[in-house]
Amino acid sequence: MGRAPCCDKARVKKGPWSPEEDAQLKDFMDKYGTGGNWIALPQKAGLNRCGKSCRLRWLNYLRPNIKHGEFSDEEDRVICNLFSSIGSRWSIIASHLPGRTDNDIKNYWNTKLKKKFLGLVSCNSHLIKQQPQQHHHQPYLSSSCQEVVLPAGIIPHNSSAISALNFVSTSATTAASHLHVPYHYQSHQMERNNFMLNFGNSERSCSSSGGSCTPINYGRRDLQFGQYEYCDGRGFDGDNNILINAENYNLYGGRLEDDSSLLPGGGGEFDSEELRLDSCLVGRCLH
DNA sequence: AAACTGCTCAACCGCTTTAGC
DNA sequence: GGCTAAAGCGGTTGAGCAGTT
Repeated sequence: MGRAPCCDKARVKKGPWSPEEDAQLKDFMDKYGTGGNWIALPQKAGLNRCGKSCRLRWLNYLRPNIKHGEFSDEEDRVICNLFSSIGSRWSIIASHLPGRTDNDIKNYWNTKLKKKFLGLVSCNSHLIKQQPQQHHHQPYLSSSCQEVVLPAGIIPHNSSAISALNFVSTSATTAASHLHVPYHYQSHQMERNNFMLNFGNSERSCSSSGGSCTPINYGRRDLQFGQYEYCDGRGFDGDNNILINAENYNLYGGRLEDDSSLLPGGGGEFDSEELRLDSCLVGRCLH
């Protein structure tokens, strides 16, 4: 037995909304709101439409403060940041962009933004293969690498994000002052997706509530974490790895599971502490 | 001018989640 | 805890438009 339809589809109007229908719905919503029931709304409002259709029309087009038109660079950056960290959770992404709807963002990503950033990756791909051998205690910075930066310096953590982005590049290295990336989640995802990570010159910075800034140096532990554990000893030499350099972003909370030795001071939880990474490398083995 | 192609985006479909009982 | 209906959500579709041949 199939699912009961939400309305009598044969009797309700489908397709584009007319200005009269828009006015009718808007007028009703202004006066009464949804009344907690979208299914019953069309009848009350005198609309020959499915309740779901009314809801969609209201949310995506008629409700107040909807922003239409071009997306700004800042909005682009936010979308890429979030997509690379949470994937196609459009409603969540939309919640970070006031006035934008999930539908808008989804369409924008699928038609424009994805191509834009994938194009950048392909343009910069030659840079990726030119990373010189470097001493592993140092951050892997180079002038050429400056152009190959994951949006906001965060790590794709699901397959859809990775396949779609495949390391999108942007010149925005200073963005992402407040990323919320659970530490333990990163490490697990990297293992699953064969990512590498190296933190260099990390330090703990002021928490959002204020307080002193205590530097932390991860030293060799970074190497275990990034290179040897997850990349089979290949190193960041450009042979098989994409290197991505991100600067000045913050991680909040989380903890490293299963290997507390990686933590400065022997382990434990970061909880609400804010970690500031002065430089960070993220890469992916291509084999 | 007509046919074709590619792009955009509003709207739909159907699955999942949530809320109420 | 189980059931049901509604709401939420993300993938997909297709009409309309612009640009190209």
